[in-house]
Parts: sequence; structure tokens; C-alpha cells
Amino acid sequence: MSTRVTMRDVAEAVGMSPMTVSRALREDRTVSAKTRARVRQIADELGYVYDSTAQAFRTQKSGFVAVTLPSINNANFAETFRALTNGLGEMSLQLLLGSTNYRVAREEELVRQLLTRNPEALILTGGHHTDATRSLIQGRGLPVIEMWDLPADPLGHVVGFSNGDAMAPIVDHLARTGRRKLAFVGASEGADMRGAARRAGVVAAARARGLPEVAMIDAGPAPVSMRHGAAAIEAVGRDVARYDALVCVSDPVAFGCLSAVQRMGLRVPGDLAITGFGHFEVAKVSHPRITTVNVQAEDIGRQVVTLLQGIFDGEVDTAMRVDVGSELVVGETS
Amino acid sequence: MSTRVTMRDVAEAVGMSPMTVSRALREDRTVSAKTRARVRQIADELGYVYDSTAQAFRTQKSGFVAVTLPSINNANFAETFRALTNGLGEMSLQLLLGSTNYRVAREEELVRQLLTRNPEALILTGGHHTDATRSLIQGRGLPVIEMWDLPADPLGHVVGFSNGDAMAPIVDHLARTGRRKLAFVGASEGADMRGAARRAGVVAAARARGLPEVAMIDAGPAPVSMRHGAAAIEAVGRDVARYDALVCVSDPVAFGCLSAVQRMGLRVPGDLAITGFGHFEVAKVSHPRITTVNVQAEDIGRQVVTLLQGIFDGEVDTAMRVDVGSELVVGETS
DNA sequence: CGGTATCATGTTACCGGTATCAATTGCGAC
DNA sequence: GTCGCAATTGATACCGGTAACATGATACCG
Repeated sequence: MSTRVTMRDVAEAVGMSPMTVSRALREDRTVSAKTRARVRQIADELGYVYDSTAQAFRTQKSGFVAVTLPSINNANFAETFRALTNGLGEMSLQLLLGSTNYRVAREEELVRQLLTRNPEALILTGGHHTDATRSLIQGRGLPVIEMWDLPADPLGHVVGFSNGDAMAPIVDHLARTGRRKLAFVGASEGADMRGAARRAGVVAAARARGLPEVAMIDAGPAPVSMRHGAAAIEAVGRDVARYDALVCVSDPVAFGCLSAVQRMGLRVPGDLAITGFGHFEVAKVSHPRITTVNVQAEDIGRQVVTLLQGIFDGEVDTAMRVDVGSELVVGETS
Repeated sequence: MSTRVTMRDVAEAVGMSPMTVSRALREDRTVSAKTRARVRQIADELGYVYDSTAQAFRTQKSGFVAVTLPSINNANFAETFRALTNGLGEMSLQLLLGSTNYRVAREEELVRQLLTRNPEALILTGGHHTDATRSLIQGRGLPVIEMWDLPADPLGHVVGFSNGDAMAPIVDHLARTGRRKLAFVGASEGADMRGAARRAGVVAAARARGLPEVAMIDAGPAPVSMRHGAAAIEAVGRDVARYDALVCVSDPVAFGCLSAVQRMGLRVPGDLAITGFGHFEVAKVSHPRITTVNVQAEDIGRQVVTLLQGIFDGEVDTAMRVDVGSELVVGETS
């Protein structure tokens, strides 16, 4: 069994102390250029691989930033994640990702697990958590950022937008173009809190505009996607024509609805308007293009990075609340 | 500064040694049930959080399995990832994810970084790597699994399918239904090796069936998705009608092509057949449904888990090669 | 030329768990 | 009561880096 190559081995080969090797490999300028080069070369020759675990242990800095996402199969979250990876990578931080499948209980378990890795910050998607999650997080000095939401009672910092408020422009737009009988298509009440907030936003906006009560079309438990939207409309059948507009919880759901409606021979937007949420690629590409709301997923990631930089540099003392906003993008389905 | 709660603190509070606390928290049956319960309770009261870093350091087992994916914004990879998360979670292993953006140079950097975390296994998507990556990996005892491909010269174990061979049934199907003038729509030569393999598979199959040379429609650098497919077809314009069939590198690209073609007023499959790859949701839901190839992304994840179990249990000595296959799914676009 | 600043390197201890082996206790059998 | 064995618990060392401080060598100053 060839035991692994450590700094000590490199040091011995170089004829210097482990400390010097450590410094050399970290580009410490107190080590002479000559020594540094020699250490590098010999480390390579021996196939030395640095042990981040030991470093994390000794320095009590893991180099990890923990992130929870409801689902990794979501273009918007993926974009945020990519922005985080890039931004934090430049700060030599590595993302430790966990996916909650839209369940707060799973989130709790995940946070528990992630915390044992001693992350330097915790980034949660959404603002709803179990009490246990909250108490797990509180009290440690750990910076916490909730994103993709603007919770009323945040755990720490917040970078997001109001899922409820974001729906008002859609309802406005539909009302202005003469639609009155709206139906909301989304997941069943329960796990997806951002979806629920959007639903509530639609209901409130419709009331404010004096529209009739919004009908609810249930697409099943979260996460809901294209096929759930299509199946929900198929279940409703041609009765769907009794609505003026389908307001969907997300673009994939909207696309599912669009396909199902087209399949029935109804015309969009002639017979029925359809709107989505999230500015997913499918909304931009589909025929007709789906009216949606752009939430600037990438910007959320970038803002989180900026915020974390400020936190690590000690420039942030109070809990920040960044509203990245959202904007209506009118397509061809309304 | 309230220094963190350690096992020693818990031990002191309980009035026992840290060793006993360690055992109690790990459900070691040599600790009496009474002691275990007391330790648990006091640990909770003190807000003790276990330190996996210390454990990883001492035991030299990180509890990590490193995974590289080309892109996390891909439903198929996401499905594999989910299967891995679930399966490995049951073995108390945590995934350490990195995304390569379809670039082998980025993969090299990523592998280097991941290896410093001392993972217990390394799972790579695809079978093409830089020489440096290969030499980084070789020689350590680390189990390596390449997935989503069947490389000729594997690094270790393999769970995947042949991207080239998977295209033959598509070409067969198109040829049988009278299509002769095929065009392949995919990323430019370069980064995406699985895409290139698919392209080569189409060219080879077309030759074998005596079809005319396959035309190439370039959708730009990888990763290519819906909008790149659409843009590529828009660039070609109505000349696209000179082809019988568009064979696309993936379902999202196929969907982009479909939309663009429909937008031009051409009929699918009347004027033109379109095929995709990957059995993405969009292929099942779009109107018309896209003919595609099902690659069983989830099964790949499950097989990798099974394989890893075998490896950790010492039941696997030789390099395994698991072909999960693929199957044509005929839709309405051909 | 002595004294001090600067640069390069070394020594020691320690981060928080756990493997290993030793010690103690409890209990039934004889 | 004593012995033997199992059931518990404890003591010690160690995993591989690096912070903090110490040391030795060299340069530079008046």
C-alpha cells in the first residue's frame, strides 16, 4: 500500500522544512523564488496532491459555501448557480450544493448535513424554513443569505424579489387587453412556497382590478413542469375555453398548457391567453412566444457574490435586503 | 467571541470522556443506552454541531464523492445527479459537484480542485479528458467511473452508452420512412465530444444506408440549446426545405428547430422531419411530439450507485463496463 | 565596524475528532 | 467469595496542514 505523499515527503525531498513547502505552495512571497520553483517541481514529480481537508481543519476555514436549491433541473436556478460558482470560484470558495426537492423537511436535513462541513456561508433558496432549520442556523456567526424571495422574517441577508408582487403586471396586462376570466395553473397547495406566493399575488391583483375570482387548476404536487401543465389542461378538457387566460406558475408549466391547448385545436392567444413566469428559454423559443416575467436569475447570483464579498471583507454589518426586481416580458401568447 | 461547541464541551457537561461522546453520537452499541440518550440530549442543549472536517481528517475518509457534469442546466444530467444523490445519500456519502461547461480544460482544473478534498470516488461525465487529468487520476487508489459514454480507453469503470451507435436507429427510421437528405444540427466541432460522437454516428449510419452525404448545420459553440437550434435554422432560412430531415444533437436543439421551422410556415413532419436526442420533457410535451432517443439518465445514476457499492464492499476487482443502452422513441415529427 | 532592519527558513503546538489499546465495572457461575 | 467474561468507559496518540513565534543570514546604515 503506497501511503499518500504529504508535505513532509516533499519537504524531505527538497531538503527543507514542511513549513517552507507550505509557504512555497501558497505563493507566499517570503519564500525565495528559487526555493519556490524547486518545491513546485519536486511536488509535481512526487505527484503530491494538496490536502484541503487538513487545511480546512487547521485553519477552521473550509473553503466551502453551502447552497440549497429546490431543484437542480431548473434553468433559472442553474443560472444563479453558475453565477455563484464563477464569482465564488474567484474568491477560492467552492460550492457545496444540496437539493431540497421543494420540501422544507428535506431542507432541514440538508442544512444539518451541510453545517457539519463548516461552511463559511450558507445560501438558501427561498424564505420558508422549519423552526428547527431556523434554530440550527441562528446563533452561529455564519453569514446566511436567502435568495429568490423577499421573506417578511428573514434569517439574515436577502437577495431576491417578491414573488407575489411580480404577478401584478401580468394581471394588469391581461386586464388591459380585455381578459377577465383568469385561471391560475400551479402546484397543489403545500411544498412550493414561491409558487404559492405567485398564486396569492394573482388572486390579490385580480381582486384589486375588480376581476372575477381567479379559478385554480391544480397541476399536482411540486415540482411541476411541462408535462404537469399539459396533463392539467388535458384533465380540464375543452372546458378550458371558458377561461380568457391561463396564468401559469412557471414557463415550463405554461408551455405544457400551450401545447395541450394547441393540441385541442384552440388558438393562442385567439381563444385563450397564456402567461408563464421566469423567462425560461422555452418561453423565448416556443411558437408563439410565451408572455412571461423576467426574474434575472443570473443577477441574483452576482448580487449574492457581491454581498458575500462585502461580508467577508467586514464591510457589511447590518442585514442587507436586495430587491433585484422583475419585469414583464410580453410575448405572443397574450 | 463564543468559541464553538466541541465534543470536549459536551463530554465535560455529561461528565464523561470525549471518546464516549463520540461513540454515543455514532450510535455505537458499546455505549449504554442510558449514556447515549444523555449525551444526545446534552449535545442538543448545548447546540453542538458535529464537525465532519475533523472526522474526515482523522479517518482519512472525506465522505465525499466528486462528480463532474458538463452543465447543471440539463434535465438529463439532473436526473442522473438526483439518482446519485439519493443512492449515495443512503451510503452517507455527499456529492461534491463541479460543472465543466463542456470544456476539458475546465474539467482538468475542476478535478484538480476536487481531488484536494480527498473524495472517496470520482465520477466523470464523458470519456474525453486532458492528459494532465488522466495522470492526475491515475496512480491514486481512487475509484473512477466515467458515465454517459463508452470510451475506447477508459480511466476506470464505465457506465454509459455509445453516443455514436445510438444514432443509427434514428437514421434507419428516417431512411425507412423515405427521408434521404439529412442535415445534422449540433454544436461546432470542438468541446462537446458526446455531440461529436453523435454527429459521427449519423454520418456513418447514413453512409451505411447509402444516403447522400449528411449536411451540417452549425448551431455555434457548446453548449447548444433551444435558442441555438432556432437561430441556426433562421440563419439557413427557407433553404432548410431542401432537407428531408433535421437530425439534432439534442431535444432542446430539436425543439428550437421545430419552432423556427413552424414559424416559417413549414409543416413538420409534412415538409420536414425533425429528430432529437435525450428524451427530454420538451420532446414529450411539444406539439408535435419530437422523435427522440431515450437514454435512461436515471438508470445511469442508479447503475453508478450499484457499482460504487460493489467497489466499496470490495466485490469489484476488475474495471467494469456497463452499457445501459438507448432506444428510439418515435414521436410525431418524423 | 557595530547595530539594526529585512529576508528566508525553522520549531512548536494545535485544530476536533477517532483508532487502538487499556482499565474498570457488573454480573452470573461455581 | 472468587473467578471469568462481557459490557462500558477512559487515555493516548495521531491524521496533515499552518499560525505564531523564533532563529539565522544578509544587507544596509551612520
